Amino acid sequence: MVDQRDVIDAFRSYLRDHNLPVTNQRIAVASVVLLSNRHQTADDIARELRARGASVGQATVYRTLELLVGSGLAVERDFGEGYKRYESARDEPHHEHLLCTVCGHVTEFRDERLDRMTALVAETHGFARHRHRLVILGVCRACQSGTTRR
Amino acid sequence: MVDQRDVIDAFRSYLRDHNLPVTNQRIAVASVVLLSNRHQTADDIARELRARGASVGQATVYRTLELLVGSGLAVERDFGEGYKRYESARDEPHHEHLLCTVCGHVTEFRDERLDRMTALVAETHGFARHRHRLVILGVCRACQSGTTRR
DNA sequence: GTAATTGCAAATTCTTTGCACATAT
DNA sequence: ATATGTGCAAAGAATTTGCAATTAC
Repeated sequence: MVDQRDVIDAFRSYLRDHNLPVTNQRIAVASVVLLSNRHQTADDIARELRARGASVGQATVYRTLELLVGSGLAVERDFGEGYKRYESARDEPHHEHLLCTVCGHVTEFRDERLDRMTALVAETHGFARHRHRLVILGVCRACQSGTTRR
Repeated sequence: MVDQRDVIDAFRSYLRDHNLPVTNQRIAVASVVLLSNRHQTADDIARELRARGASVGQATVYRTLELLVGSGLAVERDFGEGYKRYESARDEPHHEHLLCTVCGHVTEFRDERLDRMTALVAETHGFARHRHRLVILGVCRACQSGTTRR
């Protein structure tokens, strides 16, 4: 699915390079976030860890997520749902998201025109652009056909 | 600036049509939101009302914002800042936003290509598109030149 | 007059933080 | 050994809600 334990090792290296202890909790959280292609909430992650029998306190989940984002191995997303989601960075370039308003499923897509377009618009308005965010809200195929997942 | 009291009257009509009392608080909140072209937070609105000597409880501010959004006269925005913003709908069509990450200033722009592009992408992924949201994050002209406003 | 609103304070939801105990190096 | 992490519970921030007092119609 994803390039196996490599990402976890990358996190281990990151921790060592920053003189931060490699704890079981950190590796457990990293595994859930980095070895998945889903866009999970802090709660999703805590629940998944509990299901795996490796419960981690939610404070630790949040603190580890901060490290993962800081390392560049994970990315934080805010789709305006009232909470944040986290996804593995997977060396992938910037991409946009389709969010199903029924089941919460997220699909990704990439469109280079957006990069150019937003850069141009920003310039027109005198803005120094950092980045942009596009979310398309709708109903996914599964939910349209009644086969709601999740 | 905006088409004067008309919008407020429209809100009065909305309230009457729904058998909802036209209270001073509701009109006060509506005035702050509808007669401005800014993207204000609930707190901005409460503060502005206090400054005008017409303090309104924050619960009432939130409850009135819900009515304003429900009436279609105001629009709710979530730029991922951790709180929501509200702007007057002003009969304007869908538009996108540039958000200054330094001062929080918001500028609007419209680009029809986005409508087509997002519709096409959604279709490609089997999504029934409702709407989309694009935010360009950067630093506005004023903040770049050190003339930070707000 | 009566039903609906208002404002306060308490409750909620997501996230962060303080601190005694536990753990990695 | 010792600095750092962990978990719990309390604290925060934005928003919502219950309820007695108040107001619109």
